[in-house]
Amino acid sequence: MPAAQHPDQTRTYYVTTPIYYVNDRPHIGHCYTTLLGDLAARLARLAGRDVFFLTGTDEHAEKVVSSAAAHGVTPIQWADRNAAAFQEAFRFFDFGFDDFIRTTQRRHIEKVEAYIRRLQASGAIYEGDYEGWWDESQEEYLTETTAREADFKSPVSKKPLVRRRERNYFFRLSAFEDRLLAHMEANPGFIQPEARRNEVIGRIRQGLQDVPVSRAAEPGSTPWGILMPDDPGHRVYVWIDALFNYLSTIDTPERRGYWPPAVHLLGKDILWFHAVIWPCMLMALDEPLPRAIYAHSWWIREGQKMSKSLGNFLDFPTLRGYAEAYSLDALRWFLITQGPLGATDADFAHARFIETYNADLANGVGNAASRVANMIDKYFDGACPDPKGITNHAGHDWPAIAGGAVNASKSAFESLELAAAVEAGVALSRRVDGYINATEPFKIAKDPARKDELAVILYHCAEAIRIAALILSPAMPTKMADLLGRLGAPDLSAARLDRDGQWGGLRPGVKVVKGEALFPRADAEAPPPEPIAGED
RNA sequence: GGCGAUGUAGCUCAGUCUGGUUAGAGCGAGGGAUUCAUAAACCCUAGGUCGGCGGUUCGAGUCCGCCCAUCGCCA
Repeated sequence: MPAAQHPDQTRTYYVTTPIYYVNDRPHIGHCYTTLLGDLAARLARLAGRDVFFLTGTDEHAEKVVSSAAAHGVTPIQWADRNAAAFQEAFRFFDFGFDDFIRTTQRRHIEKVEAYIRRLQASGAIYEGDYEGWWDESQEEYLTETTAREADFKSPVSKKPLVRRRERNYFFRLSAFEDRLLAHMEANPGFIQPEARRNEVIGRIRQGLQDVPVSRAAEPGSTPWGILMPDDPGHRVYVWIDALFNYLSTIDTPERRGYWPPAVHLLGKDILWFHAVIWPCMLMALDEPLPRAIYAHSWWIREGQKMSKSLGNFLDFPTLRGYAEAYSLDALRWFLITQGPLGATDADFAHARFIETYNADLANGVGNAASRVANMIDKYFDGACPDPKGITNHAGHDWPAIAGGAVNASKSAFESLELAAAVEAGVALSRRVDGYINATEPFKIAKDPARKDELAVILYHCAEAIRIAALILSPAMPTKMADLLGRLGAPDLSAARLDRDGQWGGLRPGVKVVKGEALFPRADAEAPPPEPIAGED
């Protein structure tokens, strides 16, 4: 394999979200996964990596055709409209993705056809017969489990399912079982979190069967989807089509170096496709495997599952309401730090939002920044004091403390603990609070003879806040840019943690601005914010 | 039905693999002291049968068995 396809994996960082089903409207599920992608991308950039962050939409589902017809538009018009809604929501969240792939784009379709041909040529895709439970009313096959749970009747029409057989193309998944298991054994971080890994391994051990990768195209039906090469009677299954997006988007001369992905982020519902079928297809294509596949769990709302029947989905207008009321970065912070990164679901409860906001942001970072800036304003006329080279005071070795926070953030990021990577910043700001309480600069200020000591203390405080802001910036880019600006630090766009996170970056003499409260304290008694609908 | 997990302070969880002083953290709550700060930070307090029952052991949240509850996956 050419050297170009073995990039220095400590240099590049390719992160993906799933591509979202274009019939959906953006809700917390899509926004959360994409926020994690944005966070990982920003953390990677801060670590100095060359980052590529991909999201997009999955558009070739049969139901797109019927939904479009119901709305009196063509499928592509319908897809255009809904894809735009995702892009609008993602722009609102300030997600810095580098590309937005749509599976109806020619660049994707052509690549998928080529991948299928490669798989056919190698024998990994072959023709066979598929037999399964067919729901005539819905014109779809049901899985064995779904069919059994529905008592072998259509869940919709209640008419009995029929056993049906059709010619199909299959992917030889069974042939990769041993290799995949070996890979998972050798790479414990391949599937995360661990509970999900165990789940997948347990299921693989029950044996892998070949999977159909195509469906017969009904003659005369609307052309929608990717046709099997040299066989216009079959279309590539949408989920196979969709999985290829991760490769097709990057499969150009300029972007090839980003492969393989550092991490595929996804929800636990689509773990099997990503953890088993996708890696096996990549093995069949002789492509390097992604370094990690991370499946998060679900948000629930006020203790209840979100469902259509309850009508309690946390949709984009609701999220926008929170962003308007408490700031976008506060919403990002809540979702990142309280979200279902692990194997258990997380609760989006209003009271919990307020608690987190006040504890971490208003009473935490915001208040610490405020008290420091206020004292510098009051005792040094707003000019950053000069510690005159002193870094260790009253038992506080600040370069070590700040360096510890930076390292904690780095290692959390490397092990994909995305929330912990930014929470290290809050921990550092708490050290500043403790230091102020221990040294009581506001008392020292009353004694003019102790001005030098006061300067040392307040410099340490300001410098630690600056580094905390840097660590926090991937989660809260806007607010932390504001905070860093108040400390006379340059903008974040080119910031590097290992360089700018060094102790001593803050220049004595720069103007320190007190400003308005970064995160005004939230009233726990106030009702939840009203949803804000978009312009469309 | 099959496979797997979880159940520890009001909430979210760590600790269980390698059994051993008064079972921990953060948040919330109550009290105190203080004032540089966003009635914030700080200090003290919470007396939780470590889901239940039984077993092994000098000794179990930590090992074994059974039971109860909740949850995940089953292409």
